[in-house]
Order: sequence, then structure tokens, then C-alpha cells
Amino acid sequence: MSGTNTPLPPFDPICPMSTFPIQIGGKWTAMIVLCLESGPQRFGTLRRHLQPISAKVLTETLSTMQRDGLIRRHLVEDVDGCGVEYALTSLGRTILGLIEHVRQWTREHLNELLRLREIFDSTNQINSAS
Amino acid sequence: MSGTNTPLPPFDPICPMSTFPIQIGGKWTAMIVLCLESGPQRFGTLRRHLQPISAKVLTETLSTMQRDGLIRRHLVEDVDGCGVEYALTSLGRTILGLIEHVRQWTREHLNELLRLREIFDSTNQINSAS
DNA sequence: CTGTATCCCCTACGATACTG
DNA sequence: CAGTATCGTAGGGGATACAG
Repeated sequence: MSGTNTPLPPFDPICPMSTFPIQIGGKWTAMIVLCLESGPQRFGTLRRHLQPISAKVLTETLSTMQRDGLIRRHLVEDVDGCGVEYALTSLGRTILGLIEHVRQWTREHLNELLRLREIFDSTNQINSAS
Repeated sequence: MSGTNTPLPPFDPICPMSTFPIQIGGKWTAMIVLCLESGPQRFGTLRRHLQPISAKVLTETLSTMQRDGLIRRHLVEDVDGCGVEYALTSLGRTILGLIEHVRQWTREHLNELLRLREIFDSTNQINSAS
């Protein structure tokens, strides 16, 4: 009823690039590709969907992706005026395959990596006091 | 005879991460994994092999990789004294698969991406004079 | 709604010099 | 040979405010 809900799910925790950074393009590129997988999205929708992202960074990333031919931008007619939509190109869709491989690796091996990291950190007590 | 040549090829130009950054770990992580694919390597050999890398960054990267269980470090006996060798662990070997996928994507799609980028840049003449 | 324009900050990365 | 110790830097990312 309220109508302004995001039409997409709140965003699935993907491969946690913070713990082991496997990055495709910028920090948000892969997530944007995933957001666009099921169809074109508006700027505002992407923004809400990617939550803590700033307008500036989203604009920058989308611009770079358009430059590289990963997405296409087109205007849409809205009730209250102008709107913009972003859609994956066929080249952009090829990124989906890459992401899938990354996610698969993550599913299979990230836990072990994290476990070994913890063991290493607790073995070599580097920082405890100053 | 001279003996100090790098036993490995000068380094194959991999997926040019500078033109389209697809990064696994740090800037050099993937390349180090590739260097170690065919067997353990000494610190100095890696250094020469990765050429413009600084000792500090190489040390840092190797340390991180060891922490994450991607490589193992062990001492070796040399003619003139101490030496160190780095070798891939089984977990580290799983990265090879990831890299292969990235390289395949690169082979198949990077040229098109670069072409589209050039077209975009020449169409939107952004920077020419001030 | 869809962006620009600033400003700031932090972290990789790099250059250089020095040590066991 | 295999690193440490410093110092410096560039740029990616973030917060906030403003504009068409």
C-alpha cells in the first residue's frame, strides 16, 4: 500500500569481499550486476537496494560500467516526470558467469580460509596491548 | 653458468587488471599464485619474477597469503647459508581455478570491453583542452 | 528523482635505506 | 639473501550539501 518498498529482496549477503577481497571492477560493480540480473532498475531502486552506498559512488560506478559497455542507460516516462533506468547489456551478462564462479569458490573454500586465518592470528599474538 | 638467471619465464602478461580490475586478494596475489604453480620459489626469485614489486609489498602480500593458508613458508639449506621458500598449499591451489576462469573471461570479452570503452571515450570528448 | 560538487580520510602501494 | 623501518602518495570510497 505504501508503495515505496523496494521491489527486490533486501540483498543477499554475497561473497564477503571484506574478509577476502575478490573484486570485479569497483567495490560495487558485481553487486550492481546482480541487481540488474532480473531486469532493468531505476537509480533510486539500486540506491536503496545497495543501502549504504552514496549517490556519488553509485553514479561513478554506473558511469564506468556504461563506459565499459556493461550496462545501458535510458530515460523512462514516469507519472511525476523524468526517470532513468539501467539495464545489463549482453557483455554485462557475461559478468554473471564470472560472479557465479567466484561465489562457488567462496561457498567451497572461504570458511576454511577464515578458519586458518583465525588459527594463525591466535597463534601469533601480534596485537593485544599497545 | 652465470647461474643467477630467473629459472622462470619473465612473466606472462596475464589479465591486465590495470585496464579492467579483476582482483583476487591484493594487487599481486594472483600473480604470486601463478608463480608458485609449478613449484616452490625463493623470495628473491619471486621478487625478480614480479619485477617492479618492492620488497616491502612482496613481504606483506606473502605474509597475508600465509595467514590465509594460501601458501606455506619454510627454510631451505643453501650453499651460502640460509634461504626461504614459499609453496602453494592445497587451499592455495584452489585459487588457480578461479584465476583460470578470470583469464578465460578476459580472453573472451576484454577486447570488446576495451573497444566499447574507446568508442565511448571518443564519442563523449570529455577531456581535451582544459 | 537523479544526479554534482566538495571535502575528507584511510588504506594500498611504492621508494629508499638499513639490518641479521 | 630475506627481510624491517620510514616516509610519501594517489585514489577509491564515504558524508554532506546543493542543483536541474
